[in-house]
Amino acid sequence: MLDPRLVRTDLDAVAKQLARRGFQLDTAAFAELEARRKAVQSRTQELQSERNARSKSVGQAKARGEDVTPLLAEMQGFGDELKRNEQQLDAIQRELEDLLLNIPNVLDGDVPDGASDADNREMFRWGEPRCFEVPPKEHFDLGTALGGMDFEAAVKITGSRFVTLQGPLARLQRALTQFMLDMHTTEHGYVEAYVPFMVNADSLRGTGQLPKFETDLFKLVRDPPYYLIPTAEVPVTNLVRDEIVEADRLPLKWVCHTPCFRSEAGSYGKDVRGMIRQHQFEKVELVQITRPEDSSAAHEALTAHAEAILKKLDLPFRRVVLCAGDTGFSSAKTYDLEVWLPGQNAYREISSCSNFRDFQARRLRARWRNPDTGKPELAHTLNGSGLAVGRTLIAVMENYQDGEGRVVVPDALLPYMGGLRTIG
RNA sequence: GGAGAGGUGGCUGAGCGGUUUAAAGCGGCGGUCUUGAAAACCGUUGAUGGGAGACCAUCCGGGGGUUCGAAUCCCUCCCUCUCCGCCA
Repeated sequence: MLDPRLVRTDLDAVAKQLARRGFQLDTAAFAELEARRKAVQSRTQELQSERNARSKSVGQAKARGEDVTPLLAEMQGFGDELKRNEQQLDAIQRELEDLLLNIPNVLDGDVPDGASDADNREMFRWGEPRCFEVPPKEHFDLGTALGGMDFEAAVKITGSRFVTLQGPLARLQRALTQFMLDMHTTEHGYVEAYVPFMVNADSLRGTGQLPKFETDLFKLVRDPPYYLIPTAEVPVTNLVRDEIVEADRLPLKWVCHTPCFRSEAGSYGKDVRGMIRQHQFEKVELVQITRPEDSSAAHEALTAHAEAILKKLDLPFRRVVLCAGDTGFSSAKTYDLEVWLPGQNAYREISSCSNFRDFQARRLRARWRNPDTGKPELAHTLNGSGLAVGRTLIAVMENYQDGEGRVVVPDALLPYMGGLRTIG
């Protein structure tokens, strides 16, 4: 959520900022609603003040043993007007809140203009894509031929956009997970977290998935509803919801491995084959909570932590900065890491690292105590995939295929594979 | 699932219809003392919203109600703890 005070006082400038993303802020409607809020709020508070004063004098008169019936008679009908105003104010504030919750974050100044992913700007490439003597296969062809990667079984068990893994490929996915967790905890200073895979609506509102993106989520039939997490970002970032963190504890750095569940509504026909786009996938997530002045540096560091995994696995990748139109709702600036997939002959997203500034923190009421002022102030939140494990599995399979249908285990994963050097 | 006890400021915890505008302690901040620090002592210290400001309003788990007036009474939901039962 944006700072309501900022939106109020600098409406046109905010609208101009948001237009970069293609978001149309109805400034006239907002200004009108805000004017009504102000009028009704002043009137309501006036009435409340009067009620408090009169009630107090009733109490005092009673204490002196005086007859209070004339005082009470004077207040006939007073409560009705107050109640009307309070209800009106409540409705207006709800409307304002609804409006504010649906406004995306303002972008950092260095986010490039652009409308879609076609306008994202490549910053650099790392690693040389291998030359293959025979055309490299896609992971699903490799996996089904090797055995152990079975999409049909998943369709039978559940439906489309799921997969089953068995044997060495299942182990390879676990090895990748362990490797990532070990790197981030021992070399990058993250604390490992285990969290619920179902969350309540408040948590999703806090990180920005609700109210706008409910159709992307799996909702459980229950009252009140729970939702399957679309990313560990939700439960982990919500660790600081309604908290005031002491300054000396910052930055908070968590790494967390969870399954992620996404309905993929609206992605019909996209990446229908293979493991690229599934309803359920494994991800290792990095989350940081920082002081406001530290978040830009933390964003660079966190992205480098995700890149370190790709480098250790010797997987070619590139970093792109998302353009204005492609940056997510809650994010002020996002880097995507795209890994080279020889089978697709393309770079594909494997990590997304975002700085949310105080946008999530305001929704979460996630604060820290600033020692300079002694006051609680909004913290900054960041997160990034470190990495999407399912897609890393794909990348390893495609980049490490030997041309004869086998997959060589990357050196970095050997300690996790129980001596297995080749799959197939 | 059964029985009981509770949810109050950063934390502990008192208050159970009207001098509570939420006591007290801890912690934090400032000061005295000290070469420095600790201890001791003195002072100070909740959050959110509105207002240029003096100030005003709201907040005692969430929502609703009773009342001139609710942290306090009523309804409802959520959560925590203790005992019993069941269970990976």
